[in-house]
Amino acid sequence: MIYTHLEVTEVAGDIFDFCCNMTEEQDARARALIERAAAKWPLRILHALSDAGAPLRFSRLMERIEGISQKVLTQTLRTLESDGLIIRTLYPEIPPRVEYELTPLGRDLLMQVVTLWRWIVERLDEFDSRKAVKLTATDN
Amino acid sequence: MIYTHLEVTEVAGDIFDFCCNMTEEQDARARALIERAAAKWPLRILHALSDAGAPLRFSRLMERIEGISQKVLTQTLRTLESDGLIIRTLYPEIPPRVEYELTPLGRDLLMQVVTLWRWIVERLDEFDSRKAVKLTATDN
DNA sequence: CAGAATCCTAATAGATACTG
DNA sequence: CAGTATCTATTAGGATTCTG
Repeated sequence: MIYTHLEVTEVAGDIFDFCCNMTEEQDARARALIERAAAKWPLRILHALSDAGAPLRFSRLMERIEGISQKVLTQTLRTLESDGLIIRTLYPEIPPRVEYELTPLGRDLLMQVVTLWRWIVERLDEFDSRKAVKLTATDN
Repeated sequence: MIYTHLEVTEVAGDIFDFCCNMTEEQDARARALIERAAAKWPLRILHALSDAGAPLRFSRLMERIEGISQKVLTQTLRTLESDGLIIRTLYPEIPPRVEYELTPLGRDLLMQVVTLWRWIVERLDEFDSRKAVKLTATDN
């Protein structure tokens, strides 16, 4: 739909040649996955799980992820589980214990995202300099 | 805050060694940037601009990005501009003409995201297989 | 043409109370 | 402990109208 040149040539297909090798559906599903995983809370949860280096209980996650509500944490964990990025293990004890951990896929995905993350951090001043220019120009 | 081991060692600092070399603020700003750029509409807009291979007018963007409203397109373009990812050029003609194009930084960032995108597409079946397993297990 | 302004609805987040 | 249920508040988003 947004690809008006399905019979793409070199003219505009520079960094997006890969689009030609995927269906619209694959494209949309991958984008949806990025959208969900690269959002605020999912990113922090995946990060916290990787950071811990071990399975974490629900309450430990709540402590580590400052500002998240119990409801949103639950929701986000369910989504991450459904996307195959984390595993939820229930130990039917009393009181119950639930542990969350990254799946290999989740860990791999996070590594990819971290690469991007690092790339951005290394260029934060470039993003900033533009804002500074904009501000001074606006203030005139 | 979520890094309980600022004096990290090898134990948990595997893929996140880079965290030790950045401040909390850098970390948060980079995450916010990912969050904004990797969302639904920004991703599609950046993609459309790259795909076109040339500056696009407001109305051309509206056409190419199916489903977006004029208000949200305006908003998102403003955010992308403010983040230094696109440039807005107003030609004071009648009727007015406005063109949007990627900045070098925007193009570079998109390339990084596309790398991630492609990585996910190549593994879509892994994400899917987990869902399939989950569904069958739930149906019992 | 490229939006700004307005109004309105729908989706999300937060707070609180309750439960196996 | 790890949620669910419920209600409210905030926000994001869509539709429409208007303008330089």
